[in-house]
Amino acid sequence: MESSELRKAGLKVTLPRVKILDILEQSSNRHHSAEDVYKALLETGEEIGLATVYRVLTQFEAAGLVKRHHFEGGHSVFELNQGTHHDHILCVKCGRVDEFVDETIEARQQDIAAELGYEMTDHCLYMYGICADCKGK
Amino acid sequence: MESSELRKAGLKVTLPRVKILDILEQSSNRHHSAEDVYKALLETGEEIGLATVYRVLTQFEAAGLVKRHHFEGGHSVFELNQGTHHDHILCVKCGRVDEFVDETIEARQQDIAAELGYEMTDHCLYMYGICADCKGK
DNA sequence: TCTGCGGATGAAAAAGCTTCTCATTATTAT
DNA sequence: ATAATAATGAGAAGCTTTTTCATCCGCAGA
Ligand SMILES: [Mn+2]
Ligand SMILES: [Mn+2]
Ligand SMILES: [Zn+2]
Ligand SMILES: [Zn+2]
Repeated sequence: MESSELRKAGLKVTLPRVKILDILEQSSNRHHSAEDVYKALLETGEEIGLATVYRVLTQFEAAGLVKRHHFEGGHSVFELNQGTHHDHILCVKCGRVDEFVDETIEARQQDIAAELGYEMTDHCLYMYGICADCKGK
Repeated sequence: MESSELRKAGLKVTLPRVKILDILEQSSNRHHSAEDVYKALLETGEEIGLATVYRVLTQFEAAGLVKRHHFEGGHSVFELNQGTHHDHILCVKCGRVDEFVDETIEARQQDIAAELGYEMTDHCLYMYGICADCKGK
């Protein structure tokens, strides 16, 4: 139930927040731009402004409910935060996104940061390529 | 000499192109936003429009003279392409940027892409943290 | 050195994404 | 139910980047 998640995050239970969380949880795609969410709301008949979508997604990010990514192309994409870190590989032809975690890479990153004198707070690895489906054509 | 590099890249030798390449080669910073380059041009007394800066940097990228990166914060940064791939670690406090290459990570990336059925075309790893200097305060 | 063509430039407008403003409305604690 | 407070919608504005278009320049050929 979305309302308890919102309350737990210290957010008032409002219609826009419930509907947006609903879309993030129900949609078959895990990665959404603000525009994607806005259009999905329109399709369900909700008249929620784009500014509100941006505000709510930013609040969800601050509350730890979603993660924001900067895929190439300028705009942000959001996905439900399910607690575990992962990285992304994107098809440059069709836009498909796959997720992965690799402990070898994660460990090396920690070492490199330490070697360079950094205390690492975050990291993201984006790989771009042509997916199996798109290779055939 | 900049003009021969431009000719080699198939670009006409124009004042904006020479000056911009000059800034990229002479500056102590390796990573520049378009705005950075524009301001540096103004400081040397050159009246070159921002649109031209964007155009030239995009052409340099297409010609393989520079690499474009998308650090967090929305805008692109450019650096001279010295042929060898490297990744980046950025200080979230002071903006410092360090570069590194790690063969273990590079190799794992190839494996992961292959496992997921992708033919990898590009990749970028951004690490964020607090640098040695900024940790002290 | 002169000429002419195609490409390059500058200035301003426009585009695309995101944030802000402010009047109105909804939520929550009492 | 009421009051205090926060959230919303619509539109304006902000920022980075691209496009438009009239003018200008580099450069190959004469
Ligand atoms: Mn993901
Ligand atoms: Mn670099
Ligand atoms: Zn594909
Ligand atoms: Zn620092």
